[in-house]
Amino acid sequence: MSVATTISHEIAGILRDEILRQQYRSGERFPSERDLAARFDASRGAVREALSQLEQLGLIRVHPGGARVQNLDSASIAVLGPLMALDDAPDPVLVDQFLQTFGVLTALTAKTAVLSASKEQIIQLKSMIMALAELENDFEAMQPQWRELLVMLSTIADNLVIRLIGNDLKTQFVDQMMNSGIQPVLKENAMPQLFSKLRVSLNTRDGELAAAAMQLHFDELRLAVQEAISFRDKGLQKQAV
Amino acid sequence: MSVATTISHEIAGILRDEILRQQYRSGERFPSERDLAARFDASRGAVREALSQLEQLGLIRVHPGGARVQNLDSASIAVLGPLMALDDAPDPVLVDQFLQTFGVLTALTAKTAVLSASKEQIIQLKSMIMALAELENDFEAMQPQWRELLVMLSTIADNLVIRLIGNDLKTQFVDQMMNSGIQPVLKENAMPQLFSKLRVSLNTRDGELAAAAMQLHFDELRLAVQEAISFRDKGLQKQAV
DNA sequence: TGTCCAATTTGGTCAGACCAATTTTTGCTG
DNA sequence: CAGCAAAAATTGGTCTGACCAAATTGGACA
Repeated sequence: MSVATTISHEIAGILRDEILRQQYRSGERFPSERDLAARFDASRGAVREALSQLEQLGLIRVHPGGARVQNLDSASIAVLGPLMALDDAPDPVLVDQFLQTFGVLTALTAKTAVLSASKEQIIQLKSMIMALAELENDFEAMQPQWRELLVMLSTIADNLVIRLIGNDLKTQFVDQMMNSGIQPVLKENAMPQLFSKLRVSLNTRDGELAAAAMQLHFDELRLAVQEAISFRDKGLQKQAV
Repeated sequence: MSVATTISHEIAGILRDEILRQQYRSGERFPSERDLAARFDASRGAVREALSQLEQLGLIRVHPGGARVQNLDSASIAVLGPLMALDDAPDPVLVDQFLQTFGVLTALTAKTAVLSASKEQIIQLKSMIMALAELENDFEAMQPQWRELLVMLSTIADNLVIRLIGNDLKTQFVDQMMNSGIQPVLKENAMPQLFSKLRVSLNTRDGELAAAAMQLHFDELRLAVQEAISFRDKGLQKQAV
């Protein structure tokens, strides 16, 4: 799955997936470094570097005497991507949870941004929204500028915590979604309504309105994505038959 | 700062803090493994393991030819803790951003939990809230049960994404706060009101109400914490004089 | 001055070794 | 046979020194 360039990354990827597939019980002893080195026909150094990565992911805990597998939900966010990528079809539940989470964080970002933007930034945001609105309903075409808008909001909101979370979630998730070929279809007037509300919120400095609009948008996106996934799954079933 | 047990962790901690203190410019070449080995009087293997950790944190990017320092806000959440711990007094802005973020995530958790809890779980939640309410305003005493309630909500909501984020944030942050001796003082009727609203939301299965109540609570907590921090800082200034 | 090639540097990996801490086995004793 | 203490084996942590391939650097040449 992972296009690791180095042996240690490759080993880490394999072991990581094995753990995520629950092939080891939580608390169970993990194979020794020497055993792993033999198994992968690699040096112990390479294995150690791999284990170091797994430890950072919170998947194992390594200490003198042996390493032990940790419970999945005490792991780091960074496992989300690999977790999604385990099967070729992303888990709809996980996708939904992601969008929900990303939604509230983006809503908060929008709120903060609207409340703290400078006059120049307000103007800039407005023009970005205007440009987006002109693209009408060409969902594909507006993606780059849409992202740009989100980045701009994030920059203005200047919330490091959310930004760091966003990094992990995005790198772990968005690319995954893009590659899975899922194409959600939003309601026709969804984007225009969002833009309209955002514009109003900018004019009136209404953070709550911005947050609510963004929240609503993500909720609609969630529905659309779920629909797209089930649609895709049906297609796959047909192919299988 | 970090009580690392192994040399590689120690090295990683030192280098991590140096990077977080902006002692290297973003994009700048990082010292070579051999140089670092010489500097820390350690083997290259130990240094490599340390660099592997820094790479996982998203602080550096290492590839044949040399490692380079990355921009801070393309790092992983896992740097938040170390970032907070750089100075003895936690950065108020960061604390506030954390609470804000944690607030919306907790609100979402509460909402989801209220909507998806089984009848038995509803009863259980109610009794937990009841027990909490009986503690009146003894903020200290209710901490353990309060956490328990949050865990319960998280369990019911069963959102892996939020749970993983929560792990990182909590381990990175909460302990930090606890150790810093900051004691926020909430408004007298804050907790009772929260409990009351939560109870109503459970009775009526009103997810939005639960979310709003939780949100409000965290907003009040934010204010209280900021006040506590500025109060503490004044105290420190006095001590300095 | 600009470009291309060689020397150097750097990361990636390996092998073998030693230590200290932990775990497991062994064997003794009550 | 159960309990326990000592011995043996295992395991992680670290070091040294070496080789390769890729990237960087510096200098020679046009």
